[in-house]
Amino acid sequence: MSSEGCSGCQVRERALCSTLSDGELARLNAISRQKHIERGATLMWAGDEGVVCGNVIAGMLKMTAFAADGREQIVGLLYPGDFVGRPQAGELPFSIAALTDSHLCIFPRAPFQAMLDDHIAMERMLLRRTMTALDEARHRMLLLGRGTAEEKLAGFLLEMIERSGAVPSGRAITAGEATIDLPLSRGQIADVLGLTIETVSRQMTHLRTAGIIDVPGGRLVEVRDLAALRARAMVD
Amino acid sequence: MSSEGCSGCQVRERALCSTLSDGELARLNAISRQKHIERGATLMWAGDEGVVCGNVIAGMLKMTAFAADGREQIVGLLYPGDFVGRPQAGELPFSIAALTDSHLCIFPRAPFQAMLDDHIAMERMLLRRTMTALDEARHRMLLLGRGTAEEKLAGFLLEMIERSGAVPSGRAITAGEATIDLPLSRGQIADVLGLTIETVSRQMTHLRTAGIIDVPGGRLVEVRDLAALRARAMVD
DNA sequence: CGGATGGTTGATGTGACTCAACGTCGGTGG
DNA sequence: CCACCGACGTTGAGTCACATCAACCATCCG
Repeated sequence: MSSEGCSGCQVRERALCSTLSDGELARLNAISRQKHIERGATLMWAGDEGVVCGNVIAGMLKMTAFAADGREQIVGLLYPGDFVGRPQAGELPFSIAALTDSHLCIFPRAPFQAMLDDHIAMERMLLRRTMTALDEARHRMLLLGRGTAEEKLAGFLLEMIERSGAVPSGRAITAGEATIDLPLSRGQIADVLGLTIETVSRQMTHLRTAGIIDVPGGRLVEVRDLAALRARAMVD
Repeated sequence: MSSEGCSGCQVRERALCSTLSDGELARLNAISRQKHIERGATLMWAGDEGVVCGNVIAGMLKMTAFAADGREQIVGLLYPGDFVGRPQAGELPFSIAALTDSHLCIFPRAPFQAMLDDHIAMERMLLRRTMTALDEARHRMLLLGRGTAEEKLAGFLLEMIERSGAVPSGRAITAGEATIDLPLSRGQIADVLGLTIETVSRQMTHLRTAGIIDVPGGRLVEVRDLAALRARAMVD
């Protein structure tokens, strides 16, 4: 696996490692390990000591917070190129599980931490990304705290569209060009949005009967009127 | 103001600057400016170019996200020692306003950014703090998305108690030792918790009639049963 | 075929919102 | 000094959006 080296890595240009030269990359490669994780499997449990961190190479994962009684809230989604875990010591605040079969490049925390210390550019990139993630989390707080069910779902679908790359951000489309295959079940969407399965389902049919989307199969969603979808999302 | 130097600064030990030696501090001091901001006044508006950043020395501030129709959500609270702003370029995602008369030590972004580059320890502290803030934001997503009104208010009061230092975190108290003076109006509490003014008020009297808190005056809250308050908050 | 999983839909319940009235406090001006 | 005002908080009645409970359907797979 890791004997293949990093040069052919799918996220070579996007992940934190993009700040490293080929030579430096060799050092990181020496401590890295490829990890495959099946859809539905959990990579880390909240409360565990987080002994590894790494990069998402392929697939999609969720970060989940739990209440004592089992209620759960998905607090973040991870895409290829994203960094996972905390370089510093301490127990993990959230569980991380795979939504689709995923592929990661992981490092033991201590040597990676040392690596970060020696490579300021990489640390700086991590800082910048963490700040971006913080802004996104706060933006989602507005949606969770003040949004209606329709706004939540519309906003979620828009995020999925942009992340899937089906529609260049900001572009307008006319007919149903954009089709996305959601990697989340209705229940998981509900956990992202702070809703119930039934409400997500109802809002989905609501958007469908309004002609804004089409739902050819369970997790397939075809956007027929992007502008209308944007109008129903929360803007700020 | 800044001629007094940093040695007597109230947050000398807590703010980012604690990573700097007295000598290095002089350089920072040279570009810093003290700023007083009155309760209710806005320091930065969402959408503005964020040309400064700084440290909170005294007082308390809020970060607010707005929807197009005026709905608002407070996405973060700032306490003495906290860092404000983005060192990098870009427009501000959220507005920042003072909840109490506040005192800040601000720097133009560019020279501060340069300072950060030269002082890895400071940048590292900023990274660590940003990660902590991200964890807190995500934790609050659980509360916003899945919490009941009572859980939200109980959690908020507990945060206020801990931040006010009235009760050492984790300690148990018996009688009404802890009294806090909330710097937020009911409406602002509602904006933190994603509720309405009326619901906050009702939950407040609900906790009062249950004997858990006492509300001697508008913003004064006396905790009479901390354990019961914790039991009504969301735990994970 | 039968069971499991995931999704939709309907009937009903309820927690929080909305609308509205009223109380309290602190300031301001006659 | 009191009348008035505005900001803030409380409380009540009614409503509504979303949750809950429950039935049903489609797909997949052993």
